[in-house]
Amino acid sequence: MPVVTLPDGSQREFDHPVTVEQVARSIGTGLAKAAVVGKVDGSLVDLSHTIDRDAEVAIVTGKDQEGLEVIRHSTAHLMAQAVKELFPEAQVTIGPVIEDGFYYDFRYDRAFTPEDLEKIEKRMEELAQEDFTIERSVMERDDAVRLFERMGEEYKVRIIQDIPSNQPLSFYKQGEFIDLCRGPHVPSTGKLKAFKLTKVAGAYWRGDTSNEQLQRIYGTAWPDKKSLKAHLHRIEEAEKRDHRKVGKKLSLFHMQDEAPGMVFWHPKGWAVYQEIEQYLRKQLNRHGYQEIRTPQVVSRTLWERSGHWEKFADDMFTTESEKNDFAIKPMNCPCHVQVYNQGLKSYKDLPLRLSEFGSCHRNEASGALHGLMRVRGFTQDDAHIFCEESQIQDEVSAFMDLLHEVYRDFGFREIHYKLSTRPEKRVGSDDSWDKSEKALEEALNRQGVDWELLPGEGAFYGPKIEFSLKDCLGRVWQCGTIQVDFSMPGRLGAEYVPRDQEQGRQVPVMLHRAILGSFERFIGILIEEYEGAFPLWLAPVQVSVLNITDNQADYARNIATKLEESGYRAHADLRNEKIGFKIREHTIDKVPYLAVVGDKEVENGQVAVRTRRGEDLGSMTMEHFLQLLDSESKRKSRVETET
RNA sequence: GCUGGUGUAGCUCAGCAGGCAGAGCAACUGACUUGUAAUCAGUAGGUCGGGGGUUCGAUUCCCUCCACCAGCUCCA
Repeated sequence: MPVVTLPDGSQREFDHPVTVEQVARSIGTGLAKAAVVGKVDGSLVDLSHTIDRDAEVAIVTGKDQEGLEVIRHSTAHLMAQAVKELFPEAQVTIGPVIEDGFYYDFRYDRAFTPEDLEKIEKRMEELAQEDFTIERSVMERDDAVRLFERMGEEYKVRIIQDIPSNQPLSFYKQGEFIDLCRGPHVPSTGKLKAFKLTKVAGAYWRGDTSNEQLQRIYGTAWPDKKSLKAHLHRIEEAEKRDHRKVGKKLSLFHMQDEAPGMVFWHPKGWAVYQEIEQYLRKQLNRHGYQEIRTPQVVSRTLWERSGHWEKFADDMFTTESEKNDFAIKPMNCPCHVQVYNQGLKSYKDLPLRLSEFGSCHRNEASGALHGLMRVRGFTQDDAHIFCEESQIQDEVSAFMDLLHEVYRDFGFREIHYKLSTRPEKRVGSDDSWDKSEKALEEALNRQGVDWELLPGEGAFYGPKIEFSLKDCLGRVWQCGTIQVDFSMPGRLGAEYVPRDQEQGRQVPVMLHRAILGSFERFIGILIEEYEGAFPLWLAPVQVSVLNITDNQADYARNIATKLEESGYRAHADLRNEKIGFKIREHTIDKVPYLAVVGDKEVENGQVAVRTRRGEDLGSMTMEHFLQLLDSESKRKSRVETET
């Protein structure tokens, strides 16, 4: 006789085994209606799951994250059912839940068109209306293989064969459609009320380019129509922040056919770029880095020695001169080792931190290019730290402190941390890998941040930490990184004299590190983060001075000059236009401050200040205005949390 | 690179079952000298992404190349 304990601690006793659904009904019909699945002793189960002994039970609805994911998963099945009905030749493969939705991969002899998606979505709505019961069953492996072979579902057969034989196989059936699935699922298709198919694209079977390409249909699903609408609206709003759109509107940069993946920076975009570069240069110098500059075009022989030629030859731009091959540098590290190699180094020189705003070119696959986020020509805020193995830990920690300081100045709060460890193909001893992986892990833990482990994803020469930021649509882009490298210094002949001379010359460890990653990508992220409304310290034009009539032209010019002399990017708009017109234009241009001057201001020696947010700060003296600007620009973009 | 989509004026976008290419904004000219998000009037602007083909005739149909967009793969 099961006693059911609910999340609030209350208990219900039943005199016979009950299903989760019956438990929900015993609590209330509203809850039973909203129920999606149940949670019994911590694991998610179908509502039809029978409870025959004491258990902790929670009813999960679409409002819970877990319930929402079940809805999305069930919607993926609904889509597969619709596809199989409309296109019986299509084969089903996998259909997982992803952030905000789901996808399902199909094998079909022709591409699905946008019109097909409409048809599929319509059929899904009909199938949901029919409210098919979704039934779970368990099958023996061999029976399952036979069943799916008979249905011609080759991919499902392969999937089943890859599941360890000791695991039970569960299946879900709705109408004529049956799919291998761990579950759980909503009890019937009628529970699926709000979904939309969003896009179709190719995707390789098992993510491997040497396999055939399947067709992936993406969709989103929500507990109700209102949430779906809100989600679609959010996306629409987010798309307005797209750095490619904003960059064009504000004339920050452009790109064109003749130079795919390369940026033409306009005066305004370059002003932002320069502000960032100069800010970073100051930070690096303060933290013990020495800036250098190395060549763009470097002989193939160096890339062969560094190991890059073998691995990345196709991805480098090459050129030739007097029968010698050269590569336009895809990275700065081999050149930095050359600088290190000049003059004999001692342990007293370590750690040696060499930084460079290094311009690099990589011939990225055409399909990978994406505005400023993924380009072929970019500049890294690169630096290499040469140190002894015992110094790795401290250097990594110091780097992370610096990185956090910089990210805070740009106002970033949400950083994704990933630790990538040794891949199968690698160089260096297991002992070194142990030590450096440990050092990175320890540094992450010292910072007290959540991080994700990516086993086997490290570079061939060492483990790495990646620091990623999100764009307006939630796509995650790697910006900062720190990588331990115990291969390249040795390959390129770097060495130092240790304290204990008996040991002979030693090879230093090299740490590759970047905070922004590439200026291009980072600025792309910034544009989307601020929606083009750069904080005062970064804004391309910080103050626009607007005169009301020609009478105040000289005064306005003087104000602009004064601002420039105080270190601000100011511009006087003296056009013969109505003040409302000028305010509108400069507000749309997202200029932080507008200084309006009419006869009154000239008379009192003041400026009337208005912000781009439409606040009227009233008339004030220049001294006052400059004070206001100074305190705001000094604050940068930091979000003050502690008071 | 792969799958699908897109490419028309400086920008945003109409149009075309094949028959001289359109709007709004911007630009230019003139008038207006203006007080916190658009003053009025006029003028000019396009090898319809490049190349090839079908056709009496192609921006429209077909082929091909390029670029961009979404996703996949890749990312030293």
